[in-house]
Amino acid sequence: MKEGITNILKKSGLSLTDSRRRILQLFLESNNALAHADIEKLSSDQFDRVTVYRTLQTFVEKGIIHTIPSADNAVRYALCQDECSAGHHHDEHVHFVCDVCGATFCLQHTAIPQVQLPNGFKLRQVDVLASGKCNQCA
Amino acid sequence: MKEGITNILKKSGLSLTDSRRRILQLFLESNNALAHADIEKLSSDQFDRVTVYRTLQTFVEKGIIHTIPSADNAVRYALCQDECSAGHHHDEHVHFVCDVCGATFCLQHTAIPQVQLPNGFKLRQVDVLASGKCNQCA
DNA sequence: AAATATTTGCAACTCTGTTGCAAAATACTG
DNA sequence: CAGTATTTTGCAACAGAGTTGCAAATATTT
Repeated sequence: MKEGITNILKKSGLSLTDSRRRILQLFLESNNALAHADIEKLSSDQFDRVTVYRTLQTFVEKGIIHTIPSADNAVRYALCQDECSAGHHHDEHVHFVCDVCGATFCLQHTAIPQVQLPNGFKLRQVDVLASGKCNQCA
Repeated sequence: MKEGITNILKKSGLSLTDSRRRILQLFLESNNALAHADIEKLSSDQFDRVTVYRTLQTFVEKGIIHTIPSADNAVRYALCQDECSAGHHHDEHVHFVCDVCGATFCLQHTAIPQVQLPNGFKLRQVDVLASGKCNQCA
């Protein structure tokens, strides 16, 4: 796992720092999306708020993680798939938010449905945000 | 139009106040979604920030407007369709955000596609968030 | 190992949204 | 339509999220 972390950071041309290693590790260990607050808690306030913000920003820019649109206006982040690269995200999978526990999952194997737009509109991206109860809470 | 505004407020059991009339009017006049900041600007800071927040909250509770999930973490509001009522929203249409001008539209006549969830997940709601260029900006 | 470049932590700030409370506006009652 | 009860507003103060500038610390390069 340690190798994986270092590899990912190097591949993106990022220098290896404690905070980047730790925060990336948290994403690799977690099977659902993380919000800024989760990361601060999980790293036991080991890093400054600002550092966490900047690290997340950097990861998004480099295509390591992506933000998940949400109905409750809380930004969550999740690991990108392999096809993502700096400045080029390809995360058109379905996101699922559990109403009970709040956990957010990327449903990789759920197809994004076709969307038909009115005349004159040009489609770039479709995000699907499903909510309900997850398999733990149902 | 004045009648319409009064009617909507009365139908929802709300008392008729200047701010509610004005803010509801802004929604009726606008053909796209409005964020809190838009409303403050459009009403030329006629009302206190707090009043705008509370009015929007009230409108959402009463089923007059609904919030639109967004990728950029800015809450936007739009008028609900007739089928909505207090505590019971039915706004499962496609929302479209223009990358250029930021305008957000409710695409009423675009069907919400089916989403297939993994075993054990229970679906309650599906939001579809499309982005690209609107007919003005394309 | 020294020099250079990058990243971190701190302080201070902005922006968004919330809460308690007194004053003002609205609705209700006779 | 005047008087009372209820609701809503505006203010002040606060809490939280996110950003920026800058000096100190850490990582990378040679």
